[in-house]
Amino acid sequence: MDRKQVTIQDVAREAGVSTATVSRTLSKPTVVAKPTRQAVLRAVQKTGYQVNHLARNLRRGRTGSVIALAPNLANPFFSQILAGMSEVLSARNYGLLIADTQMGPDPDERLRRYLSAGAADGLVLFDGSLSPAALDVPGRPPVVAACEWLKVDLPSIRVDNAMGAELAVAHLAGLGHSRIGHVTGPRRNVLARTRLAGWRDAMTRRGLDPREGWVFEGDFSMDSGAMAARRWLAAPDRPTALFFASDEMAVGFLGEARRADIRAPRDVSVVGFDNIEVAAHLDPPLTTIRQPRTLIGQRAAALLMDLIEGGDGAAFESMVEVDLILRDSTAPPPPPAPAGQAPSKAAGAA
Amino acid sequence: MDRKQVTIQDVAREAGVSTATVSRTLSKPTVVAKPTRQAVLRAVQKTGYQVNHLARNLRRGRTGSVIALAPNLANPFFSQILAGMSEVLSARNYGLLIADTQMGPDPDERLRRYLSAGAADGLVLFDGSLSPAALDVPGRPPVVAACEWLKVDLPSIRVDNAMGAELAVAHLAGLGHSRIGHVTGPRRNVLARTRLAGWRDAMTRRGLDPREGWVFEGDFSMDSGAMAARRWLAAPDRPTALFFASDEMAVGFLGEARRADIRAPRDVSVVGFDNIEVAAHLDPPLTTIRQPRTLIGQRAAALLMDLIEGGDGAAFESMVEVDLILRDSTAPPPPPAPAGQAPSKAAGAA
DNA sequence: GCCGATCCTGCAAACGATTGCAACACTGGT
DNA sequence: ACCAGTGTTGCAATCGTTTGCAGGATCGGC
Repeated sequence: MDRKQVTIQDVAREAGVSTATVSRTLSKPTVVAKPTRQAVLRAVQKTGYQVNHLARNLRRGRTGSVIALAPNLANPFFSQILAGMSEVLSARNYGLLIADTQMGPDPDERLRRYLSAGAADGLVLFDGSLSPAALDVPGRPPVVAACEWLKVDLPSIRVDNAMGAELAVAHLAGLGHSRIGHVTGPRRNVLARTRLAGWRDAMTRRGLDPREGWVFEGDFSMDSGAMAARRWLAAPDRPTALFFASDEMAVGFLGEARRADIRAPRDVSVVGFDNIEVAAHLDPPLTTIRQPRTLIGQRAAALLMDLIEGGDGAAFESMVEVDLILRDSTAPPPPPAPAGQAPSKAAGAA
Repeated sequence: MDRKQVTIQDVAREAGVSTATVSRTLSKPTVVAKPTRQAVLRAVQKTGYQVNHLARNLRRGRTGSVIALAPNLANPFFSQILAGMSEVLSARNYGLLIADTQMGPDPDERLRRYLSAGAADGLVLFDGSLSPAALDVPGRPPVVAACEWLKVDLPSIRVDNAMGAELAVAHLAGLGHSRIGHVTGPRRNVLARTRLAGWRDAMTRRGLDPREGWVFEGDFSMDSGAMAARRWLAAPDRPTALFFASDEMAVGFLGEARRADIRAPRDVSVVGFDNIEVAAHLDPPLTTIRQPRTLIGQRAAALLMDLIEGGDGAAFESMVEVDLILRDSTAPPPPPAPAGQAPSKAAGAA
């Protein structure tokens, strides 16, 4: 009925104590005597009191929430990370605000706003394209970077992209492939760059040729994977195996390749990156590098919590490992075709 | 350098005016005289003042953010919806908090906490399993329901699930199928129920038999789709076409079916629901019912904004349409096999 | 019966902004 | 010269909670 808010005053009056006591009963119950405490709790029950977070936060000088800044919320890649964050945050009674950097006109300006007082107690950055300069705000809250980032040294969570590339190449080379190509992410993206560099290193380390003609540029999307398929098909001495910087691209590739009657692993071996859910349900199930996305979210959140609560940032930089999930999209390379001819449908009976 | 916050007082002192004037300059610039305004702005520049949102919000009695409550954040289905919400919210300078209902021990208790004063200015509910009773909080902020919901009548955004089922069945029936099965979502889920009911209606409307043996229970996940495939394979007079309550399940089905050398649309026609990104890149590309997820998010956010800002809830209930995306996973039914035998590999030349 | 220690509680000052009200200074019309 | 009206500014209360400080009660040891 009462449209009006029930305040701590009402509870105090009801219980016959001061507001201070009510407040203490609620936040540190041990310091108040048992009978008083019970009286207060009864009054709380009776009045249906709920603390007003705004007032509490103003007084405490914290907002009780952190912001996750992602370049594109629609990308399902983030949803699992956010779930991981949410898990550790809500266990600590923190809220999770999410924001998309690429939306307004000026991403840096937005960042600066989020950094300003009272917006949040901390930030996690997933967008590697923000300018480090925007972080220069006098009293800014702690920030952790959760993407490879070149210049700035912030507390960070990194995933071992180089090792991912190494694992993929090692697997393919172990199968007997020597012409191993790479389909990259967007050129500007740091993740993409690290994976590309990782591929190059892994190749040269084995005495294999990281030929320029074997890298196909993509942008992580399925569509770009399909495009890569068309370019791969047209390539003169096409690789017998491909390492993709994202599962999405591998999916796009497989779908498109199939239309040209190219099958994995019969005609080409493919390794993805991420282990998105659909990877296991494809035909063939996709061999891929798994990034523990939930873990990334958890780690990032935990690190931020630590920083917020005055931690010295002991785990200033933390690297999360990746691993190879073996499925059926890879196999030894097909025997070399007679001439420059692509293997055609006529392969079965003769 | 200054670790301390710059407050409105500092600006007032610097500009030689009162705090009231500074506040007004910032929030309604028109009421303050031009020279004063400029002096204040200069002072703001000089001091690097940023409003403290906590204080502002306390005074204004709003938090400036809304909560989206989803049953499972890791589900990429929500990411696009959230992106849609974020878009309209940030245009209005509102923040978006996300929370997972299924995490703590008591979802209803959590809901009640979010409803309490100062947590947020409004909520969007995506979880149909919350108990309506939990909404009974005296001064609770506006809530919009973004999932079918039986009992409660809240302002809501609904998607036309019945029509989705109708479209799917119409399409399959039009192709000549009469044994059309359905793979459901979780039994408790209202979306799932509506789609099931829609399938039944659409079948009977056409004089087709909505046979109980043709409905396979799933839970929206790919795994459950794969399970459905196994059950479908074992069924005595299996349907020649299947309508899935989610694309994920269709994907799982297709992947598993393929292992038994069953292909769509040659051996079975399948229609999904959602139009997730991968649907277009499958082999075959999946015919499906598209739900405009971004639009759902936008609508929900817009409606909530309206409610928050004292709107009368003119668009109290809004229904978003779905449509059929025609791709290649459907075709006329195969000619009936000689005896109860399933069609085998030997189908090509004879 | 006195003294310090311990425990509990209340007073009142923050936290930093917004805003109703009133004061003041003009303007222009009569 | 007066008055109503308009435009601009400052005073001070207010939002609801937390918390430093100090005072009163109680206790145990001597």
